[in-house]
Amino acid sequence: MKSTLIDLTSRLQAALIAAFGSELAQTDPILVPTQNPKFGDYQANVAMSLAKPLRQKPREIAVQIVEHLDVSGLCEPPEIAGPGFINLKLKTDYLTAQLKTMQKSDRLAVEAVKQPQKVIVDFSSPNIAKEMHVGHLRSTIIGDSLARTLAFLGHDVLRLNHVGDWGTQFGMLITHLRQVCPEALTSSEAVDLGDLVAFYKEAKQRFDQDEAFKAASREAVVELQSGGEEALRAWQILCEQSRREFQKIYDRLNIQITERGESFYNPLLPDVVKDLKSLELLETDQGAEVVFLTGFTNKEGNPQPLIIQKSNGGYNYATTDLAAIRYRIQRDEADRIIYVTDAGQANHFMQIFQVARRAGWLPDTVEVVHVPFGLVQGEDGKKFKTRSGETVRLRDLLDEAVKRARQDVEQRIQAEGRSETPEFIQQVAEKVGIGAVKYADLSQNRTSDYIFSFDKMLALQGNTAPYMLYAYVRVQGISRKGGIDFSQLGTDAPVILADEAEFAIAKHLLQFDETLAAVEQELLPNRLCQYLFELSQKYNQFYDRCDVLQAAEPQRTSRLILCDLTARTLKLGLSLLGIEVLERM
RNA sequence: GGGUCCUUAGCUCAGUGGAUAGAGCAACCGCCUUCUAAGCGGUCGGCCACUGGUUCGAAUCCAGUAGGACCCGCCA
Repeated sequence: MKSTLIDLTSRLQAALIAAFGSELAQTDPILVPTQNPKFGDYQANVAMSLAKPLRQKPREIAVQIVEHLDVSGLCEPPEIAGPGFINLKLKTDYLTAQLKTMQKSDRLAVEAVKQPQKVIVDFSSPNIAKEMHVGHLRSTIIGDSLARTLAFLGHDVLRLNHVGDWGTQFGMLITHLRQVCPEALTSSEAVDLGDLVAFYKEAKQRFDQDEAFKAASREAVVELQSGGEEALRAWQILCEQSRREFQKIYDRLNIQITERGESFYNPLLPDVVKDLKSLELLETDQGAEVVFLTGFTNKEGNPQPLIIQKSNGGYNYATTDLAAIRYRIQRDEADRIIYVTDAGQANHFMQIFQVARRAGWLPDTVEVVHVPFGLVQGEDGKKFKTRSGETVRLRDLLDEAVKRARQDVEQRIQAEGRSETPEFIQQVAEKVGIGAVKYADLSQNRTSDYIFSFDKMLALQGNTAPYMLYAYVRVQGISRKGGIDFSQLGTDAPVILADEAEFAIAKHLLQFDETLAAVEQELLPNRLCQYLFELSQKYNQFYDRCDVLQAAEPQRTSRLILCDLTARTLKLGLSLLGIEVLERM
């Protein structure tokens, strides 16, 4: 099915050429949905912008465009309003035909992209030997949602977990464990991740205070990097253990991701240094090998260096990230690489991208993009922490959300005098709780800091997961009550639009593909959230105003089709956010 | 010193160079004999931080100012 926006845009472009010649072939007709229904459904704003170059009055330009415009299959006759707006109102026949096409399609007639790309989404990326915390939440669910959306649109998506599985912290940890808990280094059963986190904190403290310990730790890093068997074995055990814990979280969040940690790039690091050197980008500064950056200056006003190799010969994350870019472009053949990390790393990525570009590793045909997100804050506006000031563990946060969701469901069931099995209650609580956490995060523009509030995300009204899940449940309620199998609704049965609420839903349903295209471009999942919220609102209005099961045929079947399309759009849209629907709640 | 981002209703936030800037929450007023009221309708609420500029048109683009968050050589 052709997207309405794309179809109308190309028709407007044709009209521009027909009216004013081929020099306007590249002119954007500036077609946007109207904000006020009295102006129709779409408006083209191009006439005003052409007034100066064409030296004509905008309204006259609009008249000429409309004279050459063929939209008779889609729209009522175009109207020119105000200074030169071209207002387009979709024909009812067009709306119903499009809806029928959606109904027959197993993907709601959303076309796959014409030029699929190899896209890498780098997200989540927790650190080994540390617990996943609220800071990993945003990267994980935003990255997952983007990956799902791009894959649905037909791209070849590789989801990579760039876990922090290498570096000085392991020297520290191994040294400490050798002294206080050697069994942790020989068996992954000996301690759990919680213990490891405690050991890590102790090790860090010693590292900062104890010179001898610091030296021993550095020794251990060297041991590890040179492939010392015992150190390597210890490292593997630590990784395995962390991995098991991470997997529990990923299972619970329903996240699929391929682990390819920093250590993966270790063998490639010497070549990064070597090649930068032969390109004469590398310079020695205060004992370290650095690339001086353009556009970044230090406090003295001199060009700022990016450290590629430390004075002790070790590498740091810039080196790893450069190696990763090369690998992803050369070996993975990525066309687009998306990094979902916090906004604080914006500088870092600009620097990495600059060096990769200057080294010729990053051609213009490849798009690298940092997708930043803001901090998670508590309701006091400060960094999100527990009452005792600790970082909030992700598993505790998810437990809490589910617990609150369960209390809510139980209360409601009691109030309504229903009787439900414990399994049902548990399932609803889990899906509502996890869905609420995800939706609350995704529904905000990711670039701003995000105030975390259980009360708001689990609220039963407003732009929340429960609201949308409820709209979906309402549709399923109709199907149960009427014994309707939506998949068996006649494909020949007509869609009839009469009530204002029916028109509103119909038009909104047809904008699903435009919304997904916007997410693909802007990488902002909150656009999809906004769309789904509006769809839910429109459905609830429809539900309020229009009887479905009691309606007379053929209106009854027509309305059932609208219900079905709404439910399928909600289900698909929510799935692209990583949120599962419920049949009852 | 340099850089990035932010500032929109009491609160939390949307907002694509276009017509009268929108939601949700909170507050207040209504609507359940009828598909789950976790819903719907209504009222109230605005110097889009400020000052300029670009433009036929600016919350949106540019510059400056103020306030805030974050990053900037051997952590990631």
